[in-house]
Amino acid sequence: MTTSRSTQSVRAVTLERPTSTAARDAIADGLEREALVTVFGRCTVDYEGRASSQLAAGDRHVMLKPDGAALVHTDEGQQPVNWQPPGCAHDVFCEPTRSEAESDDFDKSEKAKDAAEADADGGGSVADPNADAALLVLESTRSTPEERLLVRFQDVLQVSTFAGTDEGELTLSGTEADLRERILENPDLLESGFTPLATERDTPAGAIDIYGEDDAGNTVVVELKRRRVGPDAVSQLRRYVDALERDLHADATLRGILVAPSVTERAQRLLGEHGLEFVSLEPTGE
Amino acid sequence: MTTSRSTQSVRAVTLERPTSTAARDAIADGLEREALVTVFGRCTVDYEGRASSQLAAGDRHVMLKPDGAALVHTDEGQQPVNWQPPGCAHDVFCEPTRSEAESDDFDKSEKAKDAAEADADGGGSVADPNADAALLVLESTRSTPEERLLVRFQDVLQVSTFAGTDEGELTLSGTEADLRERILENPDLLESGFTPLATERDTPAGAIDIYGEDDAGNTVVVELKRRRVGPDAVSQLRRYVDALERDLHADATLRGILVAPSVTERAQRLLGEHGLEFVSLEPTGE
DNA sequence: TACTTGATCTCGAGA
DNA sequence: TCTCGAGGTCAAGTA
Repeated sequence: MTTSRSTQSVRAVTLERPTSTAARDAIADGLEREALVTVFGRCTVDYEGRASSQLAAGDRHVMLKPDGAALVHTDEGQQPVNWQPPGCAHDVFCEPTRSEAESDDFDKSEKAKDAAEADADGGGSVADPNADAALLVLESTRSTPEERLLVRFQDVLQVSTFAGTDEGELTLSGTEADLRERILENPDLLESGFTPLATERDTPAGAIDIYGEDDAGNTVVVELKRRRVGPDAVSQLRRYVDALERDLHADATLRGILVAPSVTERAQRLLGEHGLEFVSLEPTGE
Repeated sequence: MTTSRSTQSVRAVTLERPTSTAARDAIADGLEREALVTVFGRCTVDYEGRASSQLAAGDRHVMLKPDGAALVHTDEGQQPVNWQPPGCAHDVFCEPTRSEAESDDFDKSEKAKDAAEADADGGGSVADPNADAALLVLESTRSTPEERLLVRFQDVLQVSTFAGTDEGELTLSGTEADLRERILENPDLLESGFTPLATERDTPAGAIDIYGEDDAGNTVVVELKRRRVGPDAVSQLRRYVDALERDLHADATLRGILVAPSVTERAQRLLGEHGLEFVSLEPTGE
């Protein structure tokens, strides 16, 4: 096993196949320094909170971020198999293996954690004599809502800590906001004679993307979507048109226009049934 | 720089502060072996596809999965700042630095990639003589839709490849499916005398979660949500009730019931306006 | 493939 | 803090 630990200016520290206690110390150090911590190894994962889940043992990549986020990734999928949102408190400790004590639930882990912390208080960073008989455990918790993620490693292949900086800003185009700007700059794209009067106009059912009137003076409710739309977008538009009709309790004709690159067939039919219209437009022009 | 590369049975390979070409070779090897590959370093990220984005230089953690997924994580947030879904083709190559050739866009990178591949074809794994003047570049692309992610590293702190196995299955409870089962097993939870007749009953507006009748013989449309609901859920329920009314074109009373742990005030009002009902239920009992 | 909807959705803006 | 809607949403089930 080799490391490149030397000074605080080291931006990346890596341990390969560390003992549980060495892993624990390196991770604790990384969390302390507000570094990004990664652990790869065979582990089980338990979650309890908004829902609850259990995951049997397998090789996974765990990332602990300094903002409190935790991510558990398998070798498949874009989404983590388990996670915890930013704002959590990360904790790391060692607990006895099952051969010594069955620890299959949260309560047992709580006891083990208390013991580990008591030990750490007393013994400093002295290596645990039972190092090889200890499991590395990562825990991320938060309140509101009360949630807890527990990752128990049977085997740790690698621990890394990364101290980085990132001031880079992301610029994104092709969003619904771009579609809105495009129409506001050239209202004729929607329909000749259209006049936007407000964006985000509030109704009892929510905010209308663009509120305006056509060249005949009819009120127009416009709902924008950056991509092909289904029935949900039609419902949304209908809800706003409905609310505005009640709100204005006027007899003036009220038009609802859905603006998107395209519509599904079912959505098209729903639009017709409710007297709503569709205009094909993409978020960005060529 | 140290590594623990030795045999194919090594499950994790790590390079610290590698040269661009060493990083390229290790990553190419990892991709070839269908390992999970991670790279940490200072990089810029460009995306073009369903939308388009640019991200200025910063320290980030990049993960390439053997299923084709790519993730770029900063030190903040649960979500990756950039990504690519499973099914993409990953590629790695070196391109000249800007001091030699301005390479600020996709076209230039394409040329550099072609050159790099031509070089690889001819020279095998021989180290590039301009290793220090080369940037490591990761590229993930797919079609339908055409999308491309390009990560250019100015500096690579660590490259790792992980060969793991994961047959562990996730069991999750507290979902909408659990709420449905709970009601089907004990329909009185919804209301005394309720009889479920079908789940996922199709209408022209979509599928109804639970379709049934009350003890008076009225048709009941039930929409389930695992958590507190807003106006969107009310719209959804209304859409189904509406569609069923048209579908059955009957005069029989049709009831719509939204089942969720709780409801927002605005949604509550909308329910009332449309003659819909609410029943408070959680996905799991105590 | 495309469609439809759930999700421990996440995230940001606004009240 | 809660509400509300967008998202390069993702992922699963279905036709």
